[in-house]
Amino acid sequence: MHIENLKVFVSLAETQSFSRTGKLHGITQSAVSQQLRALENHFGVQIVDRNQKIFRLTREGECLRAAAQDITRGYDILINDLKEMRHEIAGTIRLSTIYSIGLHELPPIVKHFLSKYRTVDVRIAYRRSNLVVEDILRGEADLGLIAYPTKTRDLEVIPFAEDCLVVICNPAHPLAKRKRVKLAELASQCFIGFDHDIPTRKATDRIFCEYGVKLVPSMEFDNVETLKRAVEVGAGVALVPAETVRQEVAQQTLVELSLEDCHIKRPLAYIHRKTAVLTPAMVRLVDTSTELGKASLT
Amino acid sequence: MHIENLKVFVSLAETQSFSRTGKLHGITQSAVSQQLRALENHFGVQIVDRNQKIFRLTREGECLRAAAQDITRGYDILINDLKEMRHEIAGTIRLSTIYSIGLHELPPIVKHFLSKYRTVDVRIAYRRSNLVVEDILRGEADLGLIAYPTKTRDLEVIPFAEDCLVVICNPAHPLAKRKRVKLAELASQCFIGFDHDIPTRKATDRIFCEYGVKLVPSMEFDNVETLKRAVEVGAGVALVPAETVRQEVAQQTLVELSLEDCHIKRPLAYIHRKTAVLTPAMVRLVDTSTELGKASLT
DNA sequence: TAAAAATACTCCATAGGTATTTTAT
DNA sequence: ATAAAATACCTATGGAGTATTTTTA
Repeated sequence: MHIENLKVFVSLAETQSFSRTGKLHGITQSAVSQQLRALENHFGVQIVDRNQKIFRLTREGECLRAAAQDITRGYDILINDLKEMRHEIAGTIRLSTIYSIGLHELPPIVKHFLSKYRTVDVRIAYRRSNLVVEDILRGEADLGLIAYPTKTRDLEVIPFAEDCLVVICNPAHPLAKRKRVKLAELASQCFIGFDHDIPTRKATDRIFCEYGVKLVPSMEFDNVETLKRAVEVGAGVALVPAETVRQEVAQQTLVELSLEDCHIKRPLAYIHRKTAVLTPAMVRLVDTSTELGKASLT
Repeated sequence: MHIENLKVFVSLAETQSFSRTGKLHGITQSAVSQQLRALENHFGVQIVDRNQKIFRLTREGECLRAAAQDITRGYDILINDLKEMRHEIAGTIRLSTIYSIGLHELPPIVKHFLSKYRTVDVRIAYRRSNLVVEDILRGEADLGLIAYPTKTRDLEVIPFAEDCLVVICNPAHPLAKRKRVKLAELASQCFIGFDHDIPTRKATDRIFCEYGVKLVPSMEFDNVETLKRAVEVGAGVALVPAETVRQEVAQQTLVELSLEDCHIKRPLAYIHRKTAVLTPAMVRLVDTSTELGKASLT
């Protein structure tokens, strides 16, 4: 019995799709089908219930899945332990991140990380928050980076930094002369925000509600880059993570104001599948991020 | 990675011998050597320390061994669980037993067991107690049957019955008229016993010592069958498990007397390696034995 | 009817055997 | 000198791909 076969079977049980499983393991759908058949007559039991229209494991299949999960997990841990023993921090890390972290917090982290561990290949995909989570759950990325993480049954969350939300406006804007502004004052401004399904939007909405401020964006964007452009051309004011406008503020294309009456924190975190075993390289990347994150907080 | 490879490696680490390992797994020494080499360059680490004259695992090898043991154990359990689910009580049981149990207690148990589970192949080896233990430790037998079992680090003990030691003599012997006899009375008789290294001998010596009876056998045998023959030809009296002389007593070729002042019990037990996973068939055999053992005690 | 899974068939990689050499006791 | 392990070499098996058919939604 090949341990790889068990891994493939675990994926199959998870994805419930032969072709998806094949892709995940770099083999064809045919191979997956043949492997399942091989498993079935190796153990002499029906594993997948083919009477039902839907994909469904038999009782034996479920038993096999549980054992296979333990075995493959043990094997992954073994491989990583041996890598660790060889002091080998190497391999590929598939990282999926939301735009804002990926474009602002992440670059210095990755730069520092790669200067230390030159043998690691970091591949970064930039996507919306929900897609990051999906990448992780589907096993298409090893680590995800999102804001306002929520723990779920099979998602592990590792917070690593926080940034502040600040108000930004065009240098020509009436508020631009000020340094601080009260939350309520924003109500009288033309406000630009994130789309409803962006976690930062949900978080700010909650804050507005708490402070009794009625604030509905007149424009909505799904990422901070386009949102900033809108503010730059004078379309209104916005509430964004300070880190994301550092450059523009320095170049004076945007003006940053802090909130007088409340400090809105935006927690950032790595996420990964609970069942996943992090390679030594991944552990180091997370460690590096946490260290840099703490340093920036001081 | 083949799970079989890991099993072979675990054996190799245990036996520290390529050829022995090969035999245990039905492959050649060459194959074992090739497998080890394959493991080494698959994981990219040295596993066996070849600098030393003696066989010795490296640190990485030890790590691998531990993980491999977990994995193969999980796999064995899985296989048995699936067998259990198929209600399949089958396979081969390699049983190693001491002469007395094998020739007396065991036959009715095996008969009953086989009538219930016709698909099981029970292979019985009859040997001296220490060799039974060796068979088990070496993995050359699945279950062992011995008297006066002692727990050790890697030996699991499952008591399943007890029998009484009784005095036997030739029908023409002076004691033959009696029904009971005191332990001390034996001192004046010509006593026939087991070899020093037979557990039953050790146990009886201890009892004699406790009762302050000085009793040194004038003849010694390493198994009960030959010992009985000696008693039959009138060479003296002996202390043997009741079960082993049932037939001779019924045929009146031997006379059985019980001890008046003490009841010497002889505990019988199955033994198996702690690390071994018992197949459903083995579990049933042990269960059958325990049930019959209890029934005979009443 | 379109997508997913199963099957047929072929090829190639590799695991293991035999025979032999090397090593260690 | 002998036994154990490593190596060389060869063969057979089985795993995976391509192409195709069958199934299901």
